[in-house]
Amino acid sequence: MQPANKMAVLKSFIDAKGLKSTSQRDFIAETFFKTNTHISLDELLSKVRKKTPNIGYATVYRTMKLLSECGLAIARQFGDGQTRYENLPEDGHHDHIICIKCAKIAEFQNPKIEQLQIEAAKKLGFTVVNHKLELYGYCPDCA
Amino acid sequence: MQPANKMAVLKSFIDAKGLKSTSQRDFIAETFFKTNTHISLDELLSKVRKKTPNIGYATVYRTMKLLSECGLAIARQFGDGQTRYENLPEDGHHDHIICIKCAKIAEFQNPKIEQLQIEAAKKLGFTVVNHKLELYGYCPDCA
DNA sequence: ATGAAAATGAAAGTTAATATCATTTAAGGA
DNA sequence: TCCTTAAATGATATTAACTTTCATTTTCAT
Repeated sequence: MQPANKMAVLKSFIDAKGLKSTSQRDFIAETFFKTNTHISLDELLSKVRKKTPNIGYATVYRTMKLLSECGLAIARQFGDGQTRYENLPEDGHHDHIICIKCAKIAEFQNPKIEQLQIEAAKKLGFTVVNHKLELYGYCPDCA
Repeated sequence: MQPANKMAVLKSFIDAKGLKSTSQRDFIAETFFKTNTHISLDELLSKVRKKTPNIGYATVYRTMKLLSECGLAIARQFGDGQTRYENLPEDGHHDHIICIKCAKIAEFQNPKIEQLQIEAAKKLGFTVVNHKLELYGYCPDCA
């Protein structure tokens, strides 16, 4: 999904819930929608403060909570003690492979794996609505 | 792997590192090796304290850190703010499927998925040494 | 314009993880 | 067996990230 469309989705969500629009929140969301990394609150805060130095941590926190609630961000824990927020990719779902030496994160897509997941779940009587797949290993530089 | 074998692995690891054996650590490890849930430090502490009331949180913490280091425990974050430790199953690796309504966790194994993971990583130049796969959906009771 | 409700930013509170430190204990060597 | 020394323990303090509170400001429907 394009950043502009995400803003539209956010707007509808805000309207539907009877919330109010603010310039701070809009700017935080816009900034987040432009990232393609797994960003932490602190990182997003400093990005945002480059243009708007007086924005508070709590506002970024609350904005990301809101984006998570309406599905525009995904909160993830990769194992360091921080929550990182993933921006929905423009081209659909992807999984992660994380270097256990340098912490580099690469992404990949594999429809066949997803198909097998659905089948494995079906055998247990489950219906899959979402998943997380993380591979841990060595990147080309650290191998 | 059987609990007894795990104790043996731990013993060798301790010897190899020049550490010392203690009754507290042994008892914590034994207790952990008997669980088949994803246990938090607090939960493990209270289990341990039923028989040995004067064991400290820090000792449980340090023991689980040690077990994680030597591969006998796997630290996981399912999204609540707590680290949970997974005991290696006796019959090899498994993945999880979690009900998003009742939080029930089922486990499954699928070698084909694992094979595809290795191939996907290879394409990016990565070597896989471990992975986490979690499916989220509805269990038979909640569907 | 006005007033109710929501948002903001600063600061305080919470929670889980980690480090510190005085004391105890394990284990190899005299 | 008795030292010696290094590691382990348990209590406590510290840290780091997250979450809440509260006084003030802003939005928006009327």
